This record gives sequence, structure tokens and C-alpha cells, in this order.
Amino acid sequence: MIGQESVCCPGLAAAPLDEDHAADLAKVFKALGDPVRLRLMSMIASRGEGGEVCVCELTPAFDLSQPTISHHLKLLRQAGLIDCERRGTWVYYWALPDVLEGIAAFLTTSRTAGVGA
Amino acid sequence: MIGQESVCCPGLAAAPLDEDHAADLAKVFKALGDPVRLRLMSMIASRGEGGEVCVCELTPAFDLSQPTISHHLKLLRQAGLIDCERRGTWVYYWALPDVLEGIAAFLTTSRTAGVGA
DNA sequence: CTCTTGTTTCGACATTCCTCTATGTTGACG
DNA sequence: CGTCAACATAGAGGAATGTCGAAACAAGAG
Repeated sequence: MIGQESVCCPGLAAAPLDEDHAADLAKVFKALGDPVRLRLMSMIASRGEGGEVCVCELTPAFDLSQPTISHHLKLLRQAGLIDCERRGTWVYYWALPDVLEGIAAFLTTSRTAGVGA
Repeated sequence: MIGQESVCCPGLAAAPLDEDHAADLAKVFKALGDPVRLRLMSMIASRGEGGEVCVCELTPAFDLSQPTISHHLKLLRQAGLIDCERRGTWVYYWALPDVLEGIAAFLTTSRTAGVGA
């Protein structure tokens, strides 16, 4: 799992990243660095706050095998971007906005803080 | 190079990404999905608006060979995140904030637009 | 011109990643 | 209990990536 404080705190341009933070951040960016995972993330996040998506809705949207989609979902989950729950036969995924917001703050902080005036 | 309009427009959670946008965005995330490149990007962006960094300052910060650093800088440049200029013996790099800001907007738009509330 | 220094490019190799098929697990339904 | 459907895991093959040393290139000094 990805530590939350390491995602939100320093700011890209606030100061040079140390190796630990860089490695931590890179995992999230790497998780988003694949077109399939980006589309999966978008499809899940499009459901909004309490929204969920069934895997049976995600899989047919791609020209990929079901295990491949399952694999990408696992990587997104390991990055802390989504979570899932089994309900009966089906498994539902939803977005965890914290890490995503942390990344966005990390990027925007880069151009506003630290450098200042 | 990465098209600017495809980075800034849709919003991650505004609607499911189509393949073209996803492929375009994924290149940028992939460029940031390496600890070395993330640290390089941070070191360069830390210089602020008109700031520059010489390669000779970047290389000794890593336990990597100079060609490896040059390779990573090339990838960041191909992603549209930085640019460089040779001045005399040395080459100076600076950050191009547009793509970075576009990514940040793309991520934040995800949790504010479309969903409402 | 030659030598030295800084940087990029070129091949090569080890590792990681994406995808597949095959198999396992979980729960619903007779 | 047996079977079927949805999803996850395991293992393998091929492509992409990170790294290096060697070589090429650029620019200044002597």
C-alpha cells in the first residue's frame, strides 16, 4: 500500500524529492501509466462519490481477456486508487479519491509553494 | 510529443476516457512513473519559473551512469515535461509547466465536475 | 590541430511488464 | 452434493524498459 503522507506532503517543485518519496510516488504514477488502467480508473471514478462498478461491466469494454482486466484492477487496488467488495456472485469496485487528490495536490503545489516570490 | 488539448480537456471522472485520450495521458504518467525521472523532474522544477539546471548538477545526485541520466532526461523531454538548451560546454534543462498543470487539472476535474454535489 | 571535458547516441543484457491459457475459488441454484 | 457462472490466481511467452560500457559528438583550451 502507498503511504498517504508521502503522497500529499512535499510538492514536486517545493524541493527535490528524496528517494523514498520518489519511489512511493512513482508507484502511483506507474499504476496510471497504462492506457487500460487509465480507462478502468476513469470508468470507475465516473460513478462519483458512492458509485460502484461491477467487473462484469468493465471487462466487455476492452478487447482483452478477463484475467488481464482482473490483473490491472489488482494493480490499481495495490496502488490505493480503488477498492472492491464481493456481493453475491459479482464484485464491485469503487474509487478511493484520497491518493488521486494527493497526487493532484502534489503536482499543483509544485508551481505555487516553495518557489513563492 | 503530447497533444496539449488531450491532456487538459476531459477530466478523469467526468466521463470514461476513450482509447486515444487514455493512450496520450498514459505516456505522461508513464514518464513520471519512475523514481529517477520523478526526482529529476523535481530537481528541475524546483528551480521555479525561469530556472535552469545543468546536467552536471543532476548526474552526481544519483548512483547511475551519466548515459542513464541522459536517457531519462530524454524521456522527460519527449513527454513534453522539460526542454533543454546547450550553452557552451554545458546543457541546461528547465521545466515546461503546461503538461504538468494539465495533468493536475485532469485529476482534480475528476472529483468536481460531472458529479456535481 | 590536438587534447580534455561534458553530453548524447549506440548496442547489449537483465529485469520488468503486458498478455495469454489453464486452473482455482467463491457463491448461487437445483 | 453437483453444476454453473463470475472472478481471481498461477505460470509462461514476448515486448518494453532500465542500466551499463564503448563510442561519437560538441565546444573550449593550449
